[in-house]
Amino acid sequence: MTAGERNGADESIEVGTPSDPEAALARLAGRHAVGYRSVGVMAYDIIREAILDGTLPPGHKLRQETLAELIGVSRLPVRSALIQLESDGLVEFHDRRGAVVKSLSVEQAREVYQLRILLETAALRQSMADMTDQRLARLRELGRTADAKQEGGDFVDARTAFYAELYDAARRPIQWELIEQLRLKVGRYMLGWRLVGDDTHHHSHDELTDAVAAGEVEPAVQLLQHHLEGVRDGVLEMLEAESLAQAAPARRRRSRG
Amino acid sequence: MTAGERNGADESIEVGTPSDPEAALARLAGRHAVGYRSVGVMAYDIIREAILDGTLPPGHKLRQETLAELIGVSRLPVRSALIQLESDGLVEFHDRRGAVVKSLSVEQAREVYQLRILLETAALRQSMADMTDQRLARLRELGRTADAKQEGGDFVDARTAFYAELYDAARRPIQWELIEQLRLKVGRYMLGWRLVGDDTHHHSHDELTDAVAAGEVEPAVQLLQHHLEGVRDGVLEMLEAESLAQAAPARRRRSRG
DNA sequence: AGTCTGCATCTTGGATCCAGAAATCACGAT
DNA sequence: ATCGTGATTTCTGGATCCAAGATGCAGACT
Repeated sequence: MTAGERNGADESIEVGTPSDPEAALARLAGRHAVGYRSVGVMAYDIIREAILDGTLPPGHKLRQETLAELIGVSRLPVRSALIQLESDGLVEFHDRRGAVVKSLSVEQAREVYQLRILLETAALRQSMADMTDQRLARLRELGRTADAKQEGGDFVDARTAFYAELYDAARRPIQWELIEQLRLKVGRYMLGWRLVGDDTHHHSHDELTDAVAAGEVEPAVQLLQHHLEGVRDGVLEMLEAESLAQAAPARRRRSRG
Repeated sequence: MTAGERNGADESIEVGTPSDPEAALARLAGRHAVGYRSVGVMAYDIIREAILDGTLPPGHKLRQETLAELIGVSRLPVRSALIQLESDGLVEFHDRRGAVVKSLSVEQAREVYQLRILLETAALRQSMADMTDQRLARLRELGRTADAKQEGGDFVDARTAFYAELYDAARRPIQWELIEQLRLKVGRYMLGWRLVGDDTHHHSHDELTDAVAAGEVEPAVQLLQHHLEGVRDGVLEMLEAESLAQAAPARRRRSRG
């Protein structure tokens, strides 16, 4: 109860930074303020979401004090959250120097997609061997939702729900856990993917559902693989552009004009 | 056979201390006592090792206070360690009631080995496509060491080093990370595996190295897969025996969901 | 006599406080 | 003027303290 009351009402703490991650984070904190059993997991959810939706960009330094103030809790649950996020591979601890948002290198992204293709095509094969009408129906619904939402906060969530059903996550919890870990690593770049990707993917989930419904294993696997490769290429493009952008602006503060 | 001395019957049914896990833990704590930068990671290492070598059996209740005293630190780094271990899948938190050592079900073990076969055969294929003489030499050495050590505390470590080299872990860090996660889940049961496994595996690492050196991909993959399946069967046997032992003296005590 | 409810105790989870280390800034020397 | 060195300041990591929730037992009521 005490935790939910600080809704971060005045986010005017440090207004002035260009992207204002603090204001956005305070807004996130407000949305998550109520209905949590422990503030530790609340802090975890807030920071996690902030990283995944780009509010806290890769490389951003995560000061415990600031985060604690913005979320409205003590530094301790923030530390817990950061430790969890480190295990998730989203943040990185520097020995006595605090934590930063982990950024993904091009090689890492390539490896992630290689692994996703390996794990997800295997999951699809296994899942299709055991398909039921009920799951197909749910799949259609979820696929339609996923295809419809091409942007927004629940963009990733819709896809996650679709693939969870597609891979029959309930029957292979560990495999799904691994897949989710991998998706988490690239989730932050998925938002930008649509911007550079063309429109050929707009109905991919529906097409995939068709192949699954028809029981055609190899075509379905091919569809999935091509889809993942397409997303991968988009993410890679974005990453390369980002790394170029980071290399260029070596602006000194004291540079004379 | 130091590892398998307990007959497994009275092991960890309740909080009852079969052979004083506290004393063993204190010994572990002594070994780890010096040379750590932060006590949080020390606590993590100690508890992790205690779980993996069976000192803290599955189902064991982990009281923060006790652990803190045994390790010789405050409860806070213990909490940090437990949070990390939860992310590793080794312990499980029950909302306001503390943490317990997670136990592995037969289904979970089966899934773990299914995934290990998938990921590790893929890693082997990729690694063999890029083999060098230096790595082969290191591999021979590590394989010999692994085959030699059939017991003891560094039993698992020797194998880990061998497979890290075999899969060229340095070039595929994420894939190796996933493999390590999976190996971690079954590591606690690997110690007992040798007891039920026959002696046909005694030179498996050396044989595997031979196939790798010869550049014969499919035979090497087959060797690896068979090896993993053999270990899997041993672990499954052990798990089934253990679950039977647990089923018999059913001390029901308000089990929770 | 059995069961439900209320109280006491234990244990986790959170906050505040303290110490150690690292980065920064200022001052001095070259 | 620039670089190196030392002091200050800031921030992380740890310990102790406090509150909230859950469990278990005991007593009372049906």
